[in-house]
Amino acid sequence: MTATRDHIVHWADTLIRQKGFNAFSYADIAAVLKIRNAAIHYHFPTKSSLGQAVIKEELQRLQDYRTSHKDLPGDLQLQHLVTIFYHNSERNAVCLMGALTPEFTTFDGDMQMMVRRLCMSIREWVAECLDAARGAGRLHFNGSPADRAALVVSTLLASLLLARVDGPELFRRMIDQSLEDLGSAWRLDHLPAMPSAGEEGLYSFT
Amino acid sequence: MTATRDHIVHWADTLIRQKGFNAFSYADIAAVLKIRNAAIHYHFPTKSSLGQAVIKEELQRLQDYRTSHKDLPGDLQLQHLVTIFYHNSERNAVCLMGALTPEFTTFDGDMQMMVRRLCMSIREWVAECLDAARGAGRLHFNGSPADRAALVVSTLLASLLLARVDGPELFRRMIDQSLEDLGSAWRLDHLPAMPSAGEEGLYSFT
DNA sequence: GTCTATACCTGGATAGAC
DNA sequence: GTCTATCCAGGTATAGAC
Repeated sequence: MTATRDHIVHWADTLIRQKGFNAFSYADIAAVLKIRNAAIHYHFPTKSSLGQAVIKEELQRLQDYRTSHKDLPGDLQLQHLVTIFYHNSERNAVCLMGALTPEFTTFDGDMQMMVRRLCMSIREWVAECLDAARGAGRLHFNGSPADRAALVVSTLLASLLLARVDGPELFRRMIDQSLEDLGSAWRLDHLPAMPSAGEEGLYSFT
Repeated sequence: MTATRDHIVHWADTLIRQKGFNAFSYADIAAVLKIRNAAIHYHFPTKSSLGQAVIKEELQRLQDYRTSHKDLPGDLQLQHLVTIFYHNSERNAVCLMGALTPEFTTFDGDMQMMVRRLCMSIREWVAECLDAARGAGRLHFNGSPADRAALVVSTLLASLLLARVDGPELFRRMIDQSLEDLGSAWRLDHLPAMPSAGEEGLYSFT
């Protein structure tokens, strides 16, 4: 069944965010899913192929969201992104960019390419949102949308890393300050507490 | 001789920034220094103890700089920090915070403590610099120095990670935009090209 | 598709000679 | 302090039965 494949990718994603790509093993996934590591190799011959599948799914989720919300104001799309990161911070998980870029030099060419695509796609999306939001007078910032997008992504990425060491409260403070900087009235504080665990698809791009 | 010990720490630092903590091995260091891994174990019984030594040196360099430049205006101290990061970006190296926080959950208690101290110390220093610089009218920003410091550190940290994937030019653009946001007249563009390789102590915290 | 079994390698770490 | 030699655990990956 293809369900197994999906479960493998899901847990690989989770473990990458928890421990990093090099630190997680087939045995970790096998233990959770109660299968043997040979079963994982059936679906993903190499660890690199598994890593690529994880990123591919993330890209797909991002793409799906963009196409289904293309008419939503840019700042509201960004709220969705921020919310996803917020939920990651509550689970002490980091984003795929934050997990994978430090180990970038240890990856093979195919994997590096996917990491690159992931970073580019997220920055591109954020840039478009920022551009539209500024054009509509809903957000305010200096400089090009592309550079500002890189800074916004930076803040999200690094907030998760620093919050992992300092606690989730730091994440809220940093993000709310960033939102103020952008002239947004919306704040993380308005968000409800974390939804009950087990929700799938919520903790997406990353 | 204690020189060997220093060399080991130096290369461990370099390798951590290149590949991450879990990905580098005693064999990597042994190969570079042309010694056996048993010699490394003599100086550092466990890998964790080596990692802690790397962080300890970084903290020491930071401390040394702060005490010897305590009368320098905050924004000029921050320029030094930015310059260090800039040189890291030129070598495709990331900072210790960026390298270690993603793998944080895989470390033992002692190592986690050191990572925490490192992140705290840097943020604290930056906060003091920002506070002083704003008080002197040399920099401008909203919010508390502590929150702003976290954002500044975030930008530096994540710029290195994203630049690794996108090229060093991205680092310059992001940092210069950040400097503009802070009301600084100084820009990275003013910096000379990277100094000849082999300089020690330059690529310090972090 | 999943299993058992296993090959093969690399990693961290230790013992004991020099 | 550094070496040789070695242990042992764990990791990725494969072969072949079911």
